[in-house]
Amino acid sequence: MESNPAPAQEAPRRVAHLDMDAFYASVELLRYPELKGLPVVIGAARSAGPRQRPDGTHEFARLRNYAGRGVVTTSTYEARALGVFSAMGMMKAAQLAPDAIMLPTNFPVYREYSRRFKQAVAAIAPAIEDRGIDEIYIDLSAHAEPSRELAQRLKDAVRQATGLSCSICISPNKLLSKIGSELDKPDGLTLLGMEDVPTRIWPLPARKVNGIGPKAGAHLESLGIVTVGDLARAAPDLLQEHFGLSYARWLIAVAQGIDDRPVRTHTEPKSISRETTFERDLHVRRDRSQLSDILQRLCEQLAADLQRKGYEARTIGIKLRFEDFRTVTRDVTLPDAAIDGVAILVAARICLKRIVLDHRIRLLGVRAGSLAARRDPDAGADRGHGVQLQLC
DNA sequence: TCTGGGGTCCTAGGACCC
DNA sequence: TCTGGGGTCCTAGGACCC
Repeated sequence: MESNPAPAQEAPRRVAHLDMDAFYASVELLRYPELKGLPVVIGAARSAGPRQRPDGTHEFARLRNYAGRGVVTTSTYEARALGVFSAMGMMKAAQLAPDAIMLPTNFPVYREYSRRFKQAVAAIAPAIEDRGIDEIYIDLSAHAEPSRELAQRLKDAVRQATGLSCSICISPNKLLSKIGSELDKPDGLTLLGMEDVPTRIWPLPARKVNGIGPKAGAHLESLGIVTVGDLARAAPDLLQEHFGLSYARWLIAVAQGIDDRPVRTHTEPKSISRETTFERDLHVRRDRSQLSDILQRLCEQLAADLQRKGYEARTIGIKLRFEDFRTVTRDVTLPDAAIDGVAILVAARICLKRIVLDHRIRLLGVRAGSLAARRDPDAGADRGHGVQLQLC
């Protein structure tokens, strides 16, 4: 296998990645400034928000009092210093930082701040790719302003609109900007060019590359490839042998900082889903009525999501996770698109019948795929981009 | 100390049609 | 009677990301 040819001689692009710093936690600090400087953990707590005392101050729950199956969604930098990071089980976090303040997630508020920061950026640079609630790519190729001034202006606008800091990197592509926005966090401003790849990217762990996850990272490490520089020096044949042709080609390009993906300003959703993990594992027969109720509720929620977003679904699927964490999915494609909760429930039951239920169940989910815009004219009022969503 | 919820993309096999 | 490819759709699982 040959290495990639030299990059095409086109006008260099300018792409920014903008990432809000510890987003959910920072929003909570705006609401509860008395928590500034303390370890705070935001988690999927099912109860236990702060209680207001008669004198107006708040009483916060401590992590040591947590019991449940939630994971850490975000933590403040003080909590991270104690070893508490995103996706860690809350019970484990409680071991590490029992005195940390615990707050439940409050997505409506985060979505509102998300809308505000994206709108502030859009007023300066409208070519935005949404990458979730707290980060975006921005295509700045059409702008004339020098990168440092432009980046600073974007950061100032975000702070003005939200009171929050963000980290931003401007580089020739999404790959480098995504890596670069982390290099100077929090409140970072990083500029990278292709000439910086050997000095600034090669020393980093390969895992820092968006798209090299836990599995590929461990596999690379087993081959003695730890840093991006190791990857750049690796034999193409070795990579192809272990990862297949297409992933190997991608790894080789990535190690050189090459990435041609465009900034996508408009995308249509491919699927919409709802799932829930139970507080305790449910028995298929003994907890039958409870399971049935949950399935019906998930189908109704999914139907409402479809209605609100203006889609109909021709594929309905279910997802089931057993007590041993084994996950199975089944889906069915319907002759006519499903639009209401009853149709979704009927399809979900067809899927469910095809699974052997011989263990307790910890999670149940329902998914709608093969989406198409709904034909009835009164549906789908808010389809499209979140920037237009109304406040709270 | 068992591991959330919402997504995207890729792979691979089988059905089915030409 | 046996043996083709190519293309598309459907399904299941898994890696990865926020």
